[in-house]
Amino acid sequence: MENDMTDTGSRRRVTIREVAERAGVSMATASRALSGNHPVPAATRARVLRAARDLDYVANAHARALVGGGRKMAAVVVRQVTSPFYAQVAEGVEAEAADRGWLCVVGATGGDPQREMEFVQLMREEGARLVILVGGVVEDEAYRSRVAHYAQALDSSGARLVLCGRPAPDPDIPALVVEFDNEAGARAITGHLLSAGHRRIVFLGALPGNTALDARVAGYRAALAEHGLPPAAARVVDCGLGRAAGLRAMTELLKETREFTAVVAGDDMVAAGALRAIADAGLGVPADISVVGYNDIPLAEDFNPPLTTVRTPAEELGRAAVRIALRDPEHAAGSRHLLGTHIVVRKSVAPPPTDGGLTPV
Amino acid sequence: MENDMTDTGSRRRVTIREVAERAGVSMATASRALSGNHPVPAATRARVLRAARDLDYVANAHARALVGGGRKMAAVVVRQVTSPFYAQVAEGVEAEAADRGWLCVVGATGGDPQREMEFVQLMREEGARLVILVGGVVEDEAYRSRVAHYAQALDSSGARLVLCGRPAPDPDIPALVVEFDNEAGARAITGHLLSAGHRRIVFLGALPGNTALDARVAGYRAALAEHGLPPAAARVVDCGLGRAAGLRAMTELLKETREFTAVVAGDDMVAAGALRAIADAGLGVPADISVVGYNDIPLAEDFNPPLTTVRTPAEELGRAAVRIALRDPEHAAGSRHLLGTHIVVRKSVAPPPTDGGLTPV
DNA sequence: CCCATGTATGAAAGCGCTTTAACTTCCTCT
DNA sequence: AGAGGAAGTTAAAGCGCTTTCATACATGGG
Repeated sequence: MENDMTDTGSRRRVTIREVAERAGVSMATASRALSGNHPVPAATRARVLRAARDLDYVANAHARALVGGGRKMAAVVVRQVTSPFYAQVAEGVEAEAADRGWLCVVGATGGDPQREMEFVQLMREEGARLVILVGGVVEDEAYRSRVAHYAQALDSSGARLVLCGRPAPDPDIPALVVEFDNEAGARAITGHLLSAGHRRIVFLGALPGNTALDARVAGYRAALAEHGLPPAAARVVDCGLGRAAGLRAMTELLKETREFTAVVAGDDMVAAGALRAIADAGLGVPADISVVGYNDIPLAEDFNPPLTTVRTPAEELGRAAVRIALRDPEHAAGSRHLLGTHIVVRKSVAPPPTDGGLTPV
Repeated sequence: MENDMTDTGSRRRVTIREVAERAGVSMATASRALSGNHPVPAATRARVLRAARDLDYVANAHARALVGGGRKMAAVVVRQVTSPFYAQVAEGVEAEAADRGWLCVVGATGGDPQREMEFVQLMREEGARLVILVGGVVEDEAYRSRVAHYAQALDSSGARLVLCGRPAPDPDIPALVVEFDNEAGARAITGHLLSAGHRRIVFLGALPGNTALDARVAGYRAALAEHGLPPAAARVVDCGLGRAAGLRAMTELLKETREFTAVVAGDDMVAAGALRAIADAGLGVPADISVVGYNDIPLAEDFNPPLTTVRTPAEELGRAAVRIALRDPEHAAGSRHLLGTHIVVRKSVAPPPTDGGLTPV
């Protein structure tokens, strides 16, 4: 090589023109050999590839995207990356994207619509072809107009919009919805508790307006009804999600009443908080109170006791979002896909205490 | 607007030329008003901004990057996004990047060097200016040459390389190392056990060659020595990381011997597995065996019992990586930064059983 | 033997943007 | 009053690449 002992820190990138020159061909031929967009005789191709390797040529993705009018890039937007559930979804998206040679960027909003909008805007600038918004929301007017805006904006940039676990405000909107069947999942896990003999079951961690949670609450109520309980038997605590919320709400609930023998948590993190609150109150799980969660995060089996919960294959959700959106683009837009879930039985459920409960009515 | 009722799905993006025309200025002026790279009178600026808004103009990041010769983008590469520790680091990087208006892309390698190389290559093409490789490795010849290659390649693309929790094979290599002081952390947590009276402590989850784990093992041995124990008192189980590994190794260890009263786990996930194995063996923590972890993942306090562990502020590690690399680029390259850690005391440590241990010698 | 066909290659246009260099006003200073 | 600037603006160059269009040369059927 000619620059053996010369300045190594040369900042200028090698361009395709230099590769072409070294290979003794035109830029056009070099481009074709390198990108494979057009057949090139094996001998020529080899010469070009050789030159590229010698020069440590690195294609400029921007130039490519600029002329190519886009690029293979997907974006996944979550509340926070450190939430186990979101992390799994993101991993699924990343994996499925990587499988097709796509780049995947993840954005964290911290639940702030402002940052969500900024990120979507950024993705438009970056030319992402797939934007996946993950996580339940409260479906208010602001949300509806936000999503309508995204859908229109992304569509006009030629990008596809996927909503995971959140609703499309309008069936005409060109967004694909992929989510778990929350109602069925909650119905099943509540049924599990009912089958064990529980009759006083509280739902901890509702978030009125949040469609995902609302569906779970609906499933919970449906299960109660199926087992012949009156609507009044339902007890729903609107404390929202997260370990801290579960801890606080459960602590308060226990102070207020003990007329229940089981709790259905809005998700596993709420269950984690509830478990701690119950232990702090000197009660045992499942001896005194049975607890079930939702999502089956990786550490759910390390809770105390191991948590019976609903497994929502989060990584599969991420993969499905990409797969469906890319499979049949035209047909997919505007459709809704429901993914199934199933119960994972561990140690946090037992029949209610035989003495009739903590504080018999 | 003129295209009120017309075809909405127009795929062509609005360009700066159209904005300029509508605002009645040249492209140059429009560009300056939009990007703010050059002062423009307020009145003109307002006119351009107005036009851009009316047209729903979205800048093309590729064109920008192409002419600008790069872009504000950082990449963070981890083994898997779903590991709580890596997720936190990634979140830190994302947050710090977002604070400066940088884009952050995350890549998952699954621990495969091949994929790591592909990803680094991809980042070169994408023009990332900062590549952060996270996570301990075994420092073999392959690793050394890989990193040397990255460093050289990225440097020649004008990008900075940061190694988090893994070594720079050669002090001359233009890579910045940012990591926790593993030795000190392990020494402290082992000291905690020793102070509680334990003398037979096993280290579970070593991974010979992995520099991060090796440092922890070294810290563990150092603590033992400090308390006057002979080198032979050390017992290190090389089972690697992860919950499954911890579960399996602990199960086997318990079958083989019970001549220990405490275990230092390689990380919290190993601790999780160990906890389960001990419970499965009918033993109590901390009554029979004390257990400590490493990293203080968010759910460590929900373990059974809540885990005493070493807090390694993972998000701060991510933030620090970005901050240091960007703060003083020239000076930073080639330097090494150690972040401090501290013990978080919970419920998984007690004095050793007074009956002299499980199986007194 | 010549034209249609196919294959290999190259010159040049142009993707959307930023920036340089040049030009025009309009002041201000001497 | 005219030189010297400052301020505002623009035309045009060019970032690195892909692709169209054109060209050049073989090949083979009529």
